[in-house]
Amino acid sequence: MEQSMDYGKERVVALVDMDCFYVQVEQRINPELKNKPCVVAQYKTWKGGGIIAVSYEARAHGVTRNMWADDAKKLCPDLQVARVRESHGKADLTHYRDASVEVIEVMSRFAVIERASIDEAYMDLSASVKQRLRSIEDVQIEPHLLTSTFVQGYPQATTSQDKTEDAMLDNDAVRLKGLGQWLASLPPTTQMDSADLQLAVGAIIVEEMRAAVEQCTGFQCSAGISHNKVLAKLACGLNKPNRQTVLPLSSVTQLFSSLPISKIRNLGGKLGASITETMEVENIGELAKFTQGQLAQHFGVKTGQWLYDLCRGIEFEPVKPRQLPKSIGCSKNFPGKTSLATKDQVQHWLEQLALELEERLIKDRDMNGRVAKLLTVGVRLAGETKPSSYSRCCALARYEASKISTDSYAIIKSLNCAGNHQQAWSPPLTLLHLSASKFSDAPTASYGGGFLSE
DNA sequence: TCATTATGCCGCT
DNA sequence: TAGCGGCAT
Ligand SMILES: Nc1ncnc2c1ncn2[C@H]1C[C@H](O)[C@@H](COP(=O)(O)OP(=O)(O)OP(=O)(O)O)O1
Ligand SMILES: [Mg+2]
Ligand SMILES: [Mg+2]
Repeated sequence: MEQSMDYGKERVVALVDMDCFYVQVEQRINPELKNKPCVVAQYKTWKGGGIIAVSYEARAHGVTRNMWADDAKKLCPDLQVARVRESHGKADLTHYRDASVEVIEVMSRFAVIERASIDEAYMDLSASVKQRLRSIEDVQIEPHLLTSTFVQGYPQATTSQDKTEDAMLDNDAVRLKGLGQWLASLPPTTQMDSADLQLAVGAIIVEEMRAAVEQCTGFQCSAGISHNKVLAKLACGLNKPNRQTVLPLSSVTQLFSSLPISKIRNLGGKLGASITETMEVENIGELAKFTQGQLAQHFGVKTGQWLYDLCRGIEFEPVKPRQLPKSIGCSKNFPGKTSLATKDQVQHWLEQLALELEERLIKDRDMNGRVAKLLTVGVRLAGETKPSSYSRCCALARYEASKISTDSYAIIKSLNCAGNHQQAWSPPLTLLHLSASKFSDAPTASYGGGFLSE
């Protein structure tokens, strides 16, 4: 019964993440790129462009994101390089945003989803699982329903001889052995409150969802299925690409005993580093030896409680029912010698950004029936290292590029220290960023210009 | 020549 | 609320 559901196992949560997403988008556009070492790079003139997505074939040669394409070619001479489209003098991510919408629309047929990034979404499958369990007639769940599923922690290798024997089998044979072991350990499907049984049914639903995504879009993906968002995200990465991983809570202790803190979502930065330094621990599981009070003392009550639960595999962040982005933005860097040092240059690039923003806002209004009310302008000044050194906002009343750009110029004008009569802009700008947010429902098409009455 | 780019969400004050 | 900073893809 629900009231006896084990603590931390109340929900079934999945995270689906597309495999080398921008590469797959380019490969669908140009099928000659399929099954080859391939990257997506933006821009060309500087060292062949910066790589932002890498096929698994290219990864095998050591090619990574953030590498310059010219450098990647040295590691992999046969590397295929697809280019991000350029519009208004800047990178244009439209193809990938559109592909993302295709994927999310398929996933939304199966569950309420949270768009977590351009290529991944969380879903809370708890209700669907319970419904599905009621309709299952077989007493046991058959492995053929879970053909791309790994179960973390299985097969349970107890002796070093077990491990040696598993190493003799091919990858899929080990997967199947583990899956079979785990399924055999589950109670009959009438035992609907079993947390692991619920994970198994969640995994069936996700198998079906991923098959539908591939059939409808041609794109492959991976997934994690567990009891919360952090575990689902972690599980998703364990058997990429084109596979999904169930992470039962009972497998967390062993997994966490050697899992670097930085592998946990939100702990990949300064907080994670400070945990390692202050508590003198490397792995997330080691945090279980501290009391809530100790963790709260060092990291604050909220973060302390989050860590206390998390190192035991427990987390409660809800899956938010949200398919659409909450902001629409565009930005461009002007590094080194290309920094913007005249008023005309600043105006020109604000116009280019405003043109892209206008196009995307109009499409968003037409597709989603909403309008943004706030315009934020951000800049970085030459010499600054932070991503944005200054930001100001103003009302966004009209979807009109010329107004967006002049308003943007007006609210950053005061940053220019050069004389009023000069053409110069100083200090030079190395980043411009425009973003629209605070969405409301769009006015309907009926006449809305009446005064005090409609 | 120095150049990791273009995004997007959330918490703190 | 505005603006900043952190963390992420
Ligand atoms: N730092 C970045 N800068 C720009 N674009 C990025 C960055 N990180 C990721 N992207 C884009 C390109 C990716 O194809 C897409 C999804 O990111 P991500 O899921 O982390 O990797 P991926 O989908 O390319 O490979 P994987 O199979 O490992 O998931 O988002
Ligand atoms: Mg991905
Ligand atoms: Mg991703």
